[in-house]
Amino acid sequence: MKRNGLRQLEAALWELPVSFKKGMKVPVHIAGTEKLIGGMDDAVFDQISNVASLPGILDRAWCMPDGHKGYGFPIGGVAAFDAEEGVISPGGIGFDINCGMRLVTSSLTWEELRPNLRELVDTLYSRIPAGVGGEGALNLSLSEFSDLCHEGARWCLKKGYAGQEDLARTEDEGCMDDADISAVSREALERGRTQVGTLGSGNHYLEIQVAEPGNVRDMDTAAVFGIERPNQIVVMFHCGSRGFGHQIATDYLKLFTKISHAKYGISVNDRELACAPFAAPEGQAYYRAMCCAANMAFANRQIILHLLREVFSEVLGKGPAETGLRQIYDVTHNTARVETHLTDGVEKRVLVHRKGATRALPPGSVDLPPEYRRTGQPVIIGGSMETGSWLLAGVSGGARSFFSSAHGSGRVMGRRQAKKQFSLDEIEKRLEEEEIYIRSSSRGVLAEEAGPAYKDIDEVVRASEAAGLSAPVVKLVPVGNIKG
DNA sequence: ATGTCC
Repeated sequence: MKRNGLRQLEAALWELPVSFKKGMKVPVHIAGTEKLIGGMDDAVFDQISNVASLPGILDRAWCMPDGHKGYGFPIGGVAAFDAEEGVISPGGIGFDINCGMRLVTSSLTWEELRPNLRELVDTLYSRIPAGVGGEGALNLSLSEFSDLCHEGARWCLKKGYAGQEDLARTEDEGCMDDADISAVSREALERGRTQVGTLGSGNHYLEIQVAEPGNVRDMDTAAVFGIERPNQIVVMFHCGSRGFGHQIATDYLKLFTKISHAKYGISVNDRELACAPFAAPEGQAYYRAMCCAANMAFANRQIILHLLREVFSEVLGKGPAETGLRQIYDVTHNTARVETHLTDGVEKRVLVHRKGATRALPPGSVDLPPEYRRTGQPVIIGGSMETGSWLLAGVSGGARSFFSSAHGSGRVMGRRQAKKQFSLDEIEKRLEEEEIYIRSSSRGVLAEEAGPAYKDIDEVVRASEAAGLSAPVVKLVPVGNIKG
């Protein structure tokens, strides 16, 4: 599949019209600079046009500027479906349900933290389980885990692992209300209950970052978000629902492939786009199970924040008030949510799939905590361990993409190629020169996650801004990182 | 992403 027919609408906005491929119900919009679009794999255009052919899709299928090839949907895909006529697809959400980002500010500066950096990273690494198959300190019974799946971050508040402000500054306040454990397999529950408070593997990490004064693009918004001192330390982390969400996605992909297509007369261009009508019992069951995984992931990140606060206090010998580890925001980038949007001039209840895409609410949104209603939602874009990450804010122009923005840099090469191409010695030498201290359970992960394996994050941010999806606030550069 | 293959 080639990209013939792709046309440029604006400096950073491109369209695949419905004539691009037979069966497309709506056009595709892709945000990206010429450079990013040029570097996109042809598979991205193929995949997102398949998405635009799914039953009940509304308005446009979107691909964010960090888009790359994924399972069925591209990573960076956004699609809204009519809640009555449309479908829900596990491939449009991702195997790692509610994979997301949390950003935490502190009252420390790099100068103050620097002497303790190594000890801090070593202690975080020993306290926060990371890596494939990692199990957490909380060994929950099935009944406790069931409560956690229904209550999300509220469970953590009840157990003393969260503060009220943490919940207020989490998407959906850390709980999707439609969770129903009866839709989750025994196997998924058994995998999930030991994994609360664990980071995972691959590109999941926890990173200590610095907000250098030269990297602040919007001082007023940064200050509202709690970043106001030169070289202030912040902590960003990225993880999801571990084997729990993965098992739920696997269970329902199998079910949808086996039953739903024949039963509901659905045909898809790619078997990886297995789906069910959202309103049908099978679609509702997956959605309710998905909400359980979303809640597990919110709780997972909340427990990690709790561990982070403990370690900072212990290593630095300071109380919580002195370390000042306050959550800026927590946002999911692998989910489906029921939202109200204007499509064709009519307000409609729609199911928005965001896979590798961040919700980005505009200023004034009532779904934001009051302190952020003037600025818009904090949008957290995680970069590679070498190149830095960005904090942006939602803007009113984001209405065109169902208020969605990019989520990361996006890979430019597969893990296998990265391992083949990059020398571990060179990466380690470079990290030392750049003064980035990393602890990882696997040396191979270092090559897979090396900076050059990813797109230029500054270019992704430029595209997000130029396409009117979100506005840059501050770039954050890494000094310490733990990963699986 | 993932008890990295049922």
